[in-house]
Amino acid sequence: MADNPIFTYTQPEESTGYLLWQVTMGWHLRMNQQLRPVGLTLTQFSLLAGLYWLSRQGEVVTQQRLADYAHTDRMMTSKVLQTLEKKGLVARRSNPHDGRAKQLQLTDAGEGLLRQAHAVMQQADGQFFGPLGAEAGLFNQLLARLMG
Amino acid sequence: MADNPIFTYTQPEESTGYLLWQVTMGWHLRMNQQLRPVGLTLTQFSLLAGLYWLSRQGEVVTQQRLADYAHTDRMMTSKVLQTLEKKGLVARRSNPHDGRAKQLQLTDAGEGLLRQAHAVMQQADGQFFGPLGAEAGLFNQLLARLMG
DNA sequence: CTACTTTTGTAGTCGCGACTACTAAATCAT
DNA sequence: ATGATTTAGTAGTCGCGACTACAAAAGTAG
Repeated sequence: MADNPIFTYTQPEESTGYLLWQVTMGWHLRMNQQLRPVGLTLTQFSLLAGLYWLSRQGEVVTQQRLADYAHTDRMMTSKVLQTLEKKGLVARRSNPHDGRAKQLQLTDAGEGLLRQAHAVMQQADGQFFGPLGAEAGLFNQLLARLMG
Repeated sequence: MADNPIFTYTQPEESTGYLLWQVTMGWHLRMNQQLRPVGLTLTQFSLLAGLYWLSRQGEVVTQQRLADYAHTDRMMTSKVLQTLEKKGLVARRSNPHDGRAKQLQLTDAGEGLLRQAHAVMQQADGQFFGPLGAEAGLFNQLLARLMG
């Protein structure tokens, strides 16, 4: 095999995408750990939050609409919403005007848990991105890279 | 349920972490799509690349060492390396000096595929972060947020 | 040397996240 | 109105990514 090096750089952190990935995975892990006591995953939280937002604007929210909004695919969204329904956090009625669509609604329990989760997330997010955040090292590398 | 709003902001994109997540997931998806013809996932690529880097510095690379370097956990790393071994891209000998550890080495096939994958990644990464990147919208939102 | 602790790797589970493939309902074209 | 296409949702698969729990080897303390 040839001896000329494969990479022109010497550290993976020199790739912007890789750095972005490392930082985001760290954030993702932290958020999930903080949410665990509440009994939600980050994905479940973001779908609940998306549903809340869209509902609050008066929309009739279908699974596809929510998936578009949250940038998740409809197959995954379908499964997570089934989980959330089993937990009693959302209701999935069939839409009288469209036999295909499911009409989503936050239950009172769902709204309560979302409120709880949001408080946790606010706190955790601040810690992560704040000046004293444990991930400050990688994140600051990312900042330097994006601005340089 | 109380009518006071849960969120003080009105769009999920106002959360730095969420925006970071969206952008990174977009990048992750793109990289995996580009790598598919090569027959690698992004994670497999990054472990191969990490192994290459460490080996090139003369280290005797164990799974734990590679996991630390790539910021992956050792359980996942173990499984992905078993996959890579089955594909004939890495060798996992047992270390004579440490009965617990596996000594990792890129095979010639592994180095060849890594070289191929790297070319693909360079190209894809440039497209993603370049001025004409399809994800420019979200990414530029992220930039603005991080700098503003 | 023996007992305790730490380290390395593995098996198996859960929940995404991206797929393919499918059903059924709505819409569009003629 | 009927045939073709599009759209909403579901089932099942694969590969992470984080876990728990475990086995075995190495290191450490007495």
